[in-house]
Amino acid sequence: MVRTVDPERHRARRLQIIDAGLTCFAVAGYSGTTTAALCRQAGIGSGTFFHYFPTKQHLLVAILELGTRETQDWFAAREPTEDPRSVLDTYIAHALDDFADPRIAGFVRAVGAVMGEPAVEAALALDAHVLQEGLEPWIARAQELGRVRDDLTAQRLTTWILLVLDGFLGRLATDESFTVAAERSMLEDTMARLLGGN
Amino acid sequence: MVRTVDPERHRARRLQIIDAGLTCFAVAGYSGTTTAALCRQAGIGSGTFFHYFPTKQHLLVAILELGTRETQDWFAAREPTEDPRSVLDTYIAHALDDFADPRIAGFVRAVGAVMGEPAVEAALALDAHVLQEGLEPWIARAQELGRVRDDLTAQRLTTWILLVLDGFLGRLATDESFTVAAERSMLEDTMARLLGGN
Amino acid sequence: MVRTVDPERHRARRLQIIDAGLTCFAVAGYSGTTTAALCRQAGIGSGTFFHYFPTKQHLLVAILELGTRETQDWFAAREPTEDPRSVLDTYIAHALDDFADPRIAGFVRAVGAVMGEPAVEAALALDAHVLQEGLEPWIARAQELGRVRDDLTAQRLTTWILLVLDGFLGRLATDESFTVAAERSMLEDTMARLLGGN
Amino acid sequence: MVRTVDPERHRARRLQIIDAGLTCFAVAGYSGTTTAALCRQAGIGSGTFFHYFPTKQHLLVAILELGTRETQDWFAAREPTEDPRSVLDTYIAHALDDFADPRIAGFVRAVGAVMGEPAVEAALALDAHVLQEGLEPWIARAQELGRVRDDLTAQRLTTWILLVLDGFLGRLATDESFTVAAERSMLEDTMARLLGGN
DNA sequence: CATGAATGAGTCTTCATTCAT
DNA sequence: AATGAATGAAGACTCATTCAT
Repeated sequence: MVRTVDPERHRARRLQIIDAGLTCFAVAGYSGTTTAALCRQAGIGSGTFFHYFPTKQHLLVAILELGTRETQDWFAAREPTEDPRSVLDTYIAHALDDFADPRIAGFVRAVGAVMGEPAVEAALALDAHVLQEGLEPWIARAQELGRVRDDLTAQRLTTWILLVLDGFLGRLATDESFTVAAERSMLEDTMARLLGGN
Repeated sequence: MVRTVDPERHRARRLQIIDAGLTCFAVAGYSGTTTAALCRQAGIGSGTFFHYFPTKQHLLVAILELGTRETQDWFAAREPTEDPRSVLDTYIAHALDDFADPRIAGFVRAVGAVMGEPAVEAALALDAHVLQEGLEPWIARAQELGRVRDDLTAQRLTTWILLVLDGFLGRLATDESFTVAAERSMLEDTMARLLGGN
Repeated sequence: MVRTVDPERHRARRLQIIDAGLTCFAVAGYSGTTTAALCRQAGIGSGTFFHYFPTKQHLLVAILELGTRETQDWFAAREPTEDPRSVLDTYIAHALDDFADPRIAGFVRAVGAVMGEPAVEAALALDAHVLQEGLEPWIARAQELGRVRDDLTAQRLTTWILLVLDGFLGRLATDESFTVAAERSMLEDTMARLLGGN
Repeated sequence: MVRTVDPERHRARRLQIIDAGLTCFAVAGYSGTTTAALCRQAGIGSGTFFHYFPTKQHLLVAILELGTRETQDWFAAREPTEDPRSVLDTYIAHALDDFADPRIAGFVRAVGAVMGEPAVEAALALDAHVLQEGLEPWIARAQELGRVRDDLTAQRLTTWILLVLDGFLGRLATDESFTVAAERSMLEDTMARLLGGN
């Protein structure tokens, strides 16, 4: 007569822990985040945590996977008819919106510290893959339409777009005086230069 | 009046530990590096370590400071008569040489995990400052000579150069298939686009 | 809504550790007592200790506080109608009973070694205060009744009573051949002389 | 052609270290005193220390032995013709003078922490013995002359004199408001009461 | 399902002592 | 004799994880 799970409740609890994890990892780094702090932030007992995630590392991976799924969903929602250049612009705007969450930068740094772990590495590789796979076709389309330079493969150009975006995120994380609002147009200009004629 | 301290020996030992630190931090991250591992790598006893660095964190900071000094020395060695654009190119080549040390990427990630610590933060801020201050005057000179676009302040343009360089380093750290050799020319091209006419 | 904390169990465990602390500190002194030895004596794991006391020093302080509370309770239990001289005698008998615990002497020595620490100093100061405040009113009453000399203030006389008591305890701690049984009557006589007519 | 020792210089150096030891032990306790601190205080190198004392503990013992010798010398200097009661008074005055050295109290506490060590225990036993043996004959003389009560053996009475003196010292060490100047006469009075007629 | 007390392996760091110079 | 760099054993404390309730 044991009521095993109310799946709704379970998912909510899980998201609540994931959110606490994002906050804690961002603030204190991976190993700086104790499971105790995690539970305090999530408002649960220490035992409950391990009902949901067998390991602290599993929580980190779950956070990454959530992000990956969101990226996946975002690209899945694109219509084939959309203008490729505008998809790129929209994606950048979307990414900048994410960057606005003050926890993102800290979380990215936190992940860096555990990048060596196979499970984390795999999750990151998948995330990078999804991103690359999501963006690349649109770049290729744009090249076909002559809207973007074609002296590089679409793959390599995508890599460089993401490279600049990552540099932007890194700067954001490091430099207080560097803000999304102030630098958004410079990012757009730099992207244009990067994509511009060969 | 026995002179027991051999400053030469002391400095050598110190560098030996710093080198071990760079290796260990790069491979295992900051908190993944135990002082025991550090001592093993440096070939010293566990107590000796603390003769040279009062804390594991102090070692990390010392490594950063060494890098900062090298940057400082590099810019101090520039002649006022040098061509500003060529100084920039040379600096990028110099930075790429540093990036070629396979430990750099891992070390950068390791630092990320401890960025919150005041001492580390200060060392990083100083390093960023030295770099910015070293590069900016040459960018300004280049602007005066009309060799570089002048729709941005020299400071902001320098920031963006470093942003791209950091993105490059980050990619290097993350993506196995992304190599200095293969991407050097693309970096030069991107820099040229970034600096190019307004 | 499972009630997992059993406060009774918690208190018992705590007392069990306090008792182990008294034993270990008495035998081996403060710094001679390792937390490992403490846990062994208390029959708990090394981590459990730190569930109850954040620091070895906190355990020491807790022991002192327990003693202070006992003193407090003892004086709180006196009836206002009691004969002041007999209260004094009873207190001395009570103190001698405590001194009979063979661990007390060793513990007192152990405390001496850490007296410099602020937290310990504070606990000792409080203990001394409670003792002085507990005893002094009875001395004052006795003076009023002419049962005790009144050429000193009650406070100063109380101090000297405690001084002799401390000397007695110290001797007990130092001199094997000095026993409570053999010297009890001499203590009573000395106290009588100290309190006797001006 | 090696000049092995200038005995004078050696003794001076030794005393210099002993004095540093007294200071350090008093301030920081035994285990709180590092050999490094000892050497700093004495103004010598860390190696030099171990030229003079094979062990930190040996230094402590040496300090105790120095005190014992002084006591010995003091009693050896008494003339057989002196008035026994006055010898006692003079000794108390002498002891109070020693107590005036602010380091004494701290040092006494420091010794308490290592009392368990055989070598220390032996030195303390010897010190107590010398004191007892020095004082007891004079008490016995005074008893013979009817100047002091004789319902106790001279030995036991001596013990109690020292007990009160130790209590006095302990109070001095603990209670800021308790000073030699203010309490000297009360000590004399208490001693008189202790020694007074049976 | 939820809890938090219990665990113990593992960490950084201290410090008395040795020894080459 | 004097020095101080080097040593490594030992200690206090942390924290992810388990499990009885």
